[in-house]
Amino acid sequence: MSASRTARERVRAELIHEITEIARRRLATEGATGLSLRAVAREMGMVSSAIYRYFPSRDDLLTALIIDGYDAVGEVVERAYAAGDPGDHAGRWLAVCRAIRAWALEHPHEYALIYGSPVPGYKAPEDTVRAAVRDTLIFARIVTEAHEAGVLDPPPGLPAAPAAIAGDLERGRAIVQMNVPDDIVARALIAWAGVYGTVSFELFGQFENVVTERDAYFDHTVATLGRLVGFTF
Amino acid sequence: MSASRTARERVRAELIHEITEIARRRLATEGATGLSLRAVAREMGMVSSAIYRYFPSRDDLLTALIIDGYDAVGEVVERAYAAGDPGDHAGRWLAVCRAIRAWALEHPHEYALIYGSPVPGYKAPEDTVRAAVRDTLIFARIVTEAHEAGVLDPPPGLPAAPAAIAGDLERGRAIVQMNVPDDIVARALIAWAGVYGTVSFELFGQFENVVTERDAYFDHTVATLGRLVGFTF
DNA sequence: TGTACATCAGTGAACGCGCGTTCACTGATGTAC
DNA sequence: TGTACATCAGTGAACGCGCGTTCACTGATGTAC
Repeated sequence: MSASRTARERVRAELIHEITEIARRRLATEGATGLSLRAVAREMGMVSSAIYRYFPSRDDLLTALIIDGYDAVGEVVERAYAAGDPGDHAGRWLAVCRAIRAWALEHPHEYALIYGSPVPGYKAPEDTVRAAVRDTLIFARIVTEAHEAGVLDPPPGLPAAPAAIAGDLERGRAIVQMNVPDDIVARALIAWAGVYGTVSFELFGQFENVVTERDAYFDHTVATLGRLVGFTF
Repeated sequence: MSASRTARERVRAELIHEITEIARRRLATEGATGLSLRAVAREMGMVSSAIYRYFPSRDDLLTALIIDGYDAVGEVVERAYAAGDPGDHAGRWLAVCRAIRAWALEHPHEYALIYGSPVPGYKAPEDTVRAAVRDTLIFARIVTEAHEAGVLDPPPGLPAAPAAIAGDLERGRAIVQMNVPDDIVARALIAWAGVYGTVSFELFGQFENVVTERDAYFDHTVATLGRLVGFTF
């Protein structure tokens, strides 16, 4: 009977969910390298070998966590986008950046897992790369919409994108459907890396003894980088 | 006799150096979390407990590596600065950024150790913070010299630094002796984080399937961020 | 509806491994008279 | 210069720990006739 089959499958899905949930929580205290199947099993009240019914290896559990992490960022970003005023492109840019930072501050280890140094010995499969694009799509959409509305107005005197990276820009444009000129694609990429770089610096301790007014500083960074792309605040 | 005392001390210093050297090499293959005193001892041809004559614990060895890492970046940056034309401030800015990236690409795990996600369970002592300022000092000097030469010419229409971060900027200015206006201090900070953010993105895999012309892309990023500060290329 | 069989979840023991750290010890090197 | 003592470097065994993964197994749940 298919109803009963889904009954078992439902339990299975729930347990998988519970395992990743516990693993995520342990991540927060132990970090990615300290994540152990045995510890997760213990917390589940299972014997360690039982975990292997759900994840064939530790790396597969890590992969699940990474994909979940990207999805969580993607969701947060999509929500921030959706909550914004469609006409206020700069406002959306700011809101999305703030959303990323807020999520990162709430989930530092998950953030570190996906944007920090790679876990030694772990090789990320292709699935994780695909999941990584969700937030970037929103970034691209905001820029594209602002461009199409004709309100992008970057300051004069910024360097033009060099010919060498034209191919990269073209490919990037295709992946995230960003229908704006080369210079803007390049600067969006620069701003994007700058935003994540700033979040990482804050999270990984580089602002210790340097920046204390973190909210204000972050907003200022986002505004400045946003100007590069052409948003006006 | 003091000569013989220094003889023993010299051997000691050499061994400490050899230990950190081996540890650094193991870092490159195992990552920071995989660094083990026993493995280092094995490679030294020593029994594992002998290491404790030189480093009281694993964390102390890590600390030594972190300080060495910051020093290595500092040295590379100082060299790039010294090699530049004193009148060509933008050129020095570019050279210094390139030097950081080159070092990072050559020593990815050491870079990750100091600029990546924190090592779980390891608490960085104050010494490491002090060592971290060396490269920043050079950044500050380049900006200050350009400002004093009167050649900083940032594009118009960039946001002014908000009042909230004035205190941070003042303190930062004092630490790195950066005698330039608030707006420029703030933008130097933003550019600085952007440069490291870009290097981290490249190293930690975020540019996979996105940016392939990495040299050209990096130069373009550095030029664009440099324009924020007021360098002209 | 009832029975025979197949699938699946979870158990418990085991393999083989590496780790950080402590401790009592042996020799060698350095110091003081 | 020679001897008695103190300091130091390195040894080897041990403690107690946790890890990933495999495997033969017991029951329970689901499927087919």
